[in-house]
Amino acid sequence: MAITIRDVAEASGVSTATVSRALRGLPNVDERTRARVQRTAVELDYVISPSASRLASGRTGSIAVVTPYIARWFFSTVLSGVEGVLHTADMDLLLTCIGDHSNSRQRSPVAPRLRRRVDGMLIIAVPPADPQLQDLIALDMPTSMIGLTTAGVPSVTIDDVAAARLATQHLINLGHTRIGTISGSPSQTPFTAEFDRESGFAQAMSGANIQVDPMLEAYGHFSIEGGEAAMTALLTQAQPPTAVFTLSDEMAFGALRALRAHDLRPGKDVSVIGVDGHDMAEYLGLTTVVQPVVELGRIAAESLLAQMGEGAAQPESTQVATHLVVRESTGPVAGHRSTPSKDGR
Amino acid sequence: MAITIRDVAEASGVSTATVSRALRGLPNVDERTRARVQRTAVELDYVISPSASRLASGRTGSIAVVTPYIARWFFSTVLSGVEGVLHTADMDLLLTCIGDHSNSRQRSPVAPRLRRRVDGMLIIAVPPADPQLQDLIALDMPTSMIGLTTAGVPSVTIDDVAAARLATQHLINLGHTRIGTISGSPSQTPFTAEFDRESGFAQAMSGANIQVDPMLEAYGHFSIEGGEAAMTALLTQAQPPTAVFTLSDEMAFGALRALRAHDLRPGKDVSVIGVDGHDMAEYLGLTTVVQPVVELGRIAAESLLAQMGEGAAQPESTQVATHLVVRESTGPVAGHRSTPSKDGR
DNA sequence: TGGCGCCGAGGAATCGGTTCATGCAAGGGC
DNA sequence: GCCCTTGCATGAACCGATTCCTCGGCGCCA
Repeated sequence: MAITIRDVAEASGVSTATVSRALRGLPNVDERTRARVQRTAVELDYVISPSASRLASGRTGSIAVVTPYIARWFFSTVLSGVEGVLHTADMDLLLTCIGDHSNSRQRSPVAPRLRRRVDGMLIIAVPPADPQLQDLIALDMPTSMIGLTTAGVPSVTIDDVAAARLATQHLINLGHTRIGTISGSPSQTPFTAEFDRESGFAQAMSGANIQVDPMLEAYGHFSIEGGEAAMTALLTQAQPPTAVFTLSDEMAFGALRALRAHDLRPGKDVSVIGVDGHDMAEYLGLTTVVQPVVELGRIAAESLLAQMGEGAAQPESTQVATHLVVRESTGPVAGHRSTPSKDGR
Repeated sequence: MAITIRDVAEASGVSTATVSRALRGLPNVDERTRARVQRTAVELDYVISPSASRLASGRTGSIAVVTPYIARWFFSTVLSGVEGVLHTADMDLLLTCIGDHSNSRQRSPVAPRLRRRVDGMLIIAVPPADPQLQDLIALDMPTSMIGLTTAGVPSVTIDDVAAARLATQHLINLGHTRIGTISGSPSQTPFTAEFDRESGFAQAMSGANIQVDPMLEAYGHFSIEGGEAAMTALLTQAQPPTAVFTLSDEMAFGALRALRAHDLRPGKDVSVIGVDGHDMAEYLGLTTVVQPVVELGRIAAESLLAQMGEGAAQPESTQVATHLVVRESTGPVAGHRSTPSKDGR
């Protein structure tokens, strides 16, 4: 039915071996022969059969992307960066959602599905404690991780500690001392970023000799509604914070909403700062520490391809720089004369 | 190196043919034999080679998802619905971004990449005029489209005309007569939805005997910034609108921002209504006509699988219901006594 | 001039399943 | 008691590439 390599071989009067080499640009083919083969291939509208090629060569030409969420901003944005690189490299991108805790029971585990099916994996910000993660790593194939670090596996991340420090320091520079936090969750399996951002906050606070008030810790589960609830909780404290460091922009959005509901002005009555650089942050006037998310995906994909290439380049982990973007949601504490600080842009 | 079907066959004392049938649940295998084979397969940790299986059977067990954007809300949300179904059906999901106009030149065309590589396609809201669309359809494989209709190809959409009518009627019921629109773009290749939503608007207006003022048409290119600019343009009219129908929620977000910048209160001074049911709409208090986006993806994926199944069920197009969600961004026109209307929920 | 190496090309084994035609044995109808 | 069906299982021919090994011929160097 479909045109095979044999048809091309016959039509151009060479062997299938030569056709194979000619079309893939391998050496040991006379350039005139190559041209002739290429021409007949086009004439016959020949398309190589990936299945056959994969079986024979042992390479699948595809990469799995494993992610806990697809529709969330961070994940889909990373994914678009990844896709760009893989598309250019002519690699197939197999998308698999590992499922979060709410539905992972019903979902079949992903690791077995990936065996013998892909040449490499990109893992996006799976919580380190996720039991499936070990199974994935046990597959022992070229892997690169994004927003997640594991010993022995190359990864691309931001310096979450530094990012949190940067955010916190910004609040401190504005004169705030009663600084609250909205973190993910005390119980659920956290992302790597969660640990690190918390410790960055602690570092900045102790660096400025400010006592952390445990009453000002709230949990927003990395969702908008969670952030809103957390901020509401903080506001009903006896001594509410004058500023809040939110571990993600999405939670910060919720926090801003809670402020509005309490008729408080962001950046005037209460400052809110996030981390991520979510698309909507600009729109909502949220001060945040921006991480280059598309870039994260791009770099990880490129590193993975390099890792799979000939030289078998030593897998390396990369940390990408973040930067503070100041908008209206943060401002000096009441009565504070803003000192010229170097954190603005 | 890896365990093959032959190893399993020997270990369980049957032929490879039997192993193949036993493991795939085909008939003509004694249940005791099947059990034994399954057991040895597990013991040997046997994993079928997809490449070999595909080559021999001619089926790839994978579906391509073709989309113009990955990181945009609508597209990633549809994608998550699709992924759920394909995961359950044990199908590989090949993600390919067709690229929008800004980068499609540099991108290699997707149609050739898909030949002989997938069993079916899901196409998400590619503009009907996109030249690549014809090439995809020409591949002539089982296909299902989302948010896009083409003669002869089954699709899953909302009734965009009705949705727009619903939105517009809501504004009319509130007493508005000077109603503006923020549409996509007059020149660029539009999405199917764009046509239909425009005509739904026109229908509702003429149904209420309201003249459409061409001065109140603005274009927001389906982006937040575009929506903001468009609303700003509308507000600087000699006679600005009292309500604006925005063809997408994202443009509506921009519109709301423009209102804030002009110190106008959404729902009081100017009403804004969108279409989509974007995650952030609730958060921003945007009245909108909600479409079940995850569901769209799910249904399309299921329809595609059905189409590929044995019975070769006649491909059918589906229209999914939408519903109006009223929030703060719309309100009665100044001086209008709200009549009890049936559009609220 | 003989030998060596390189280039271009072909033959054929191989990758690891699927599936069709075939075969054998047991059970059922007459 | 015989024939035919039915159920279970096998052998072997594919599927369509890749790649290793072999080989002829030519140029170059000694």
